[in-house]
Amino acid sequence: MAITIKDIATALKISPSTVSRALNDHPNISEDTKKLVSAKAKELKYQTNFIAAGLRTKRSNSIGILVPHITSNFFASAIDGIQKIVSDNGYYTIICQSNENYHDELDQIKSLLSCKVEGVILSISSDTKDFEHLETLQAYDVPFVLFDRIAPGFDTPTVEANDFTGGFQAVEHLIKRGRKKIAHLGGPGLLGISKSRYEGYLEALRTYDYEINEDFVVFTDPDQKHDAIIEKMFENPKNRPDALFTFSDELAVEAILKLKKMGLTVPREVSVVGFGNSNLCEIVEPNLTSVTHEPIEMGEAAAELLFKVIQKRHIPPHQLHMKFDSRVVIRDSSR
Amino acid sequence: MAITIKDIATALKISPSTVSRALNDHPNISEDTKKLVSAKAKELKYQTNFIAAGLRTKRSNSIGILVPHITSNFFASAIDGIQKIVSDNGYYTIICQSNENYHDELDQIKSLLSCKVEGVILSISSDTKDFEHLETLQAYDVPFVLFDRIAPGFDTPTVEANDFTGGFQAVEHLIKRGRKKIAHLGGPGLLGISKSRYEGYLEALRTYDYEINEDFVVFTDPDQKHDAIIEKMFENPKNRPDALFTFSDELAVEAILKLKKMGLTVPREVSVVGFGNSNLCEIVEPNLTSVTHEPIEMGEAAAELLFKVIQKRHIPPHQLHMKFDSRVVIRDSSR
DNA sequence: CTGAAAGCGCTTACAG
DNA sequence: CTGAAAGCGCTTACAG
Repeated sequence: MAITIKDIATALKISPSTVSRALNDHPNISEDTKKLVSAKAKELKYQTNFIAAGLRTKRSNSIGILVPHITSNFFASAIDGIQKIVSDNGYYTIICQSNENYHDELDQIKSLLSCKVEGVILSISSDTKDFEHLETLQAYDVPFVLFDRIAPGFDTPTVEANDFTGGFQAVEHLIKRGRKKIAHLGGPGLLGISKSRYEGYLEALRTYDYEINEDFVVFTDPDQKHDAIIEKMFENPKNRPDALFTFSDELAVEAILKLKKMGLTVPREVSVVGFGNSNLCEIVEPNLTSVTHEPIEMGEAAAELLFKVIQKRHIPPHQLHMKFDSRVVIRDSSR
Repeated sequence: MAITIKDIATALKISPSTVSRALNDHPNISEDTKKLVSAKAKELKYQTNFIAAGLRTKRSNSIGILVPHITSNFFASAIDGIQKIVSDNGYYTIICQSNENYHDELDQIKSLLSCKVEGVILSISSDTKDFEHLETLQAYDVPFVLFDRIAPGFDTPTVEANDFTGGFQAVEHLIKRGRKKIAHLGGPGLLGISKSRYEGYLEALRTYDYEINEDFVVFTDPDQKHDAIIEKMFENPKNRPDALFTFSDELAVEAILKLKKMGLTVPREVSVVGFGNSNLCEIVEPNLTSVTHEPIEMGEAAAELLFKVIQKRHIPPHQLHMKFDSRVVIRDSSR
């Protein structure tokens, strides 16, 4: 049987109220009893029962994290950043995955509600078309921060990369290297981040008076085999792109491997720029030029914003919707 | 304010007891009231308060996962496997990281105890020298399963890779390819898995009557820069290894990149074999030969074992300590 | 088949 | 500075 406050109280012949207050460092308790209580607590290896305390105070000390999957460089590092802030605040996290699946996302939100988390940091799945579940969160008064993959139109903090300028910079870089026919391998079509990166691509082409070629743009699904798409994009020597900007580093790596199999040299025949600046960049050959995407900093920012909402602290309007600017890290794949 | 059982009860003019029983599908409750109750629950968007239920039943429906870090292919995938089984059982997980740090590991164990998790799956940090915290878990009657990185001598289930035979097979493969001077870049010295893989290496050398050369073995720390170690190992042309077996794929990739920088060709001058068979293997060039390490299957097995202990089901002795056999996936780095 | 009552382990307003 | 009492939202043995 676990030790409770009552056990300490009877051992010390004082009331449970006093024990509770001493343990919580209440100002009205004398230093002497505080010392006595904490000594006895240590002796008996007492561990606060968060469940009971949470029920009483209606504060669970937990926050939920809901991401598409934790087996991805970006989200794993983001969780790392979030957890740092969360544990600094004396909270713990419940981490859920949607597996890029809308129904799982709904289920996980329900489960987080049942766990009475005090807030949620969430990144929507690539399969999510409607946002009723977010209204549910609002209906239950559970604060949440939208992270990286945003749902539009909610009066809640958001933390995202500046995907538009990221896409713009990537393509501008390729243009400045003299590339003429720049293709884009996009992300899941439903995601706002896919659209923004694509629009950055378009805007760069327009800015530099490049012709826009529909054949040079394909959106992809996460579980799809991309080899065929890449092959199709580059198979025709007469109308072959000489550069490719991809939605992610993972896609860029797939593209590089496939292009090499097709006998095309990177970057001489085709330059490639990814997005994410992940650890893959320095492993693939040639090393991948990529747009930065700062998961740890973004995760920390999201957690800090969430705690501000939980603690009902004022958030200056300019901090409510954070956009992390990116830059292009130039490596061999576009040199 | 969140909806409670009481709200449903008053709305339906029945007692909270009946509502609770109906919601939990108690056999004594008539089908009619069950239907009424669940309809009203849906209407009011009732969500069970797990915290309250847990306090009453002394079952939190949660299990803790404690790993060195989630930003690693292996552990992220392992968590994936664990979570699948956990949610199939109607439980949720609290995931903690020790950051390869003993003190964090202690803190996290305490926090899991306070969260009243019903069980823990844990992989010890490379910094952990004593196992008092595991005795604490036992003292509190919290079942736990040791995962991948085992602490010896506990009467509790373990799930690990067969690191010894994995190391043996890797080196045997190199020997059969005709390699004569096989080096080993080991993992953190305190970890049993480092020792086992190293012992597999030694045993293969012995089996094939190879001379054992102390200069060819170095153990590494996770946060160390390995370039200098690799350089030192391979700088002397007169006594240069012609093959390298590494503790992990990450180390193997670092080695390949460094060897290439040193002007050595892989595999012609130096063959390399990693451990983990991770996604890096098909990205690095040449593609990396590696020993399989099945995180998802191992995670699932660990979770299944844990639930057997929680439910006090009998575990046949041969299932108590699971070792996952591995095989060598041969790729270009050792061809 | 249903209800009243007790209790899980805390915290805290109230009283002294 | 300390204690008795109530209550957070459930579940369940007991009674009918």
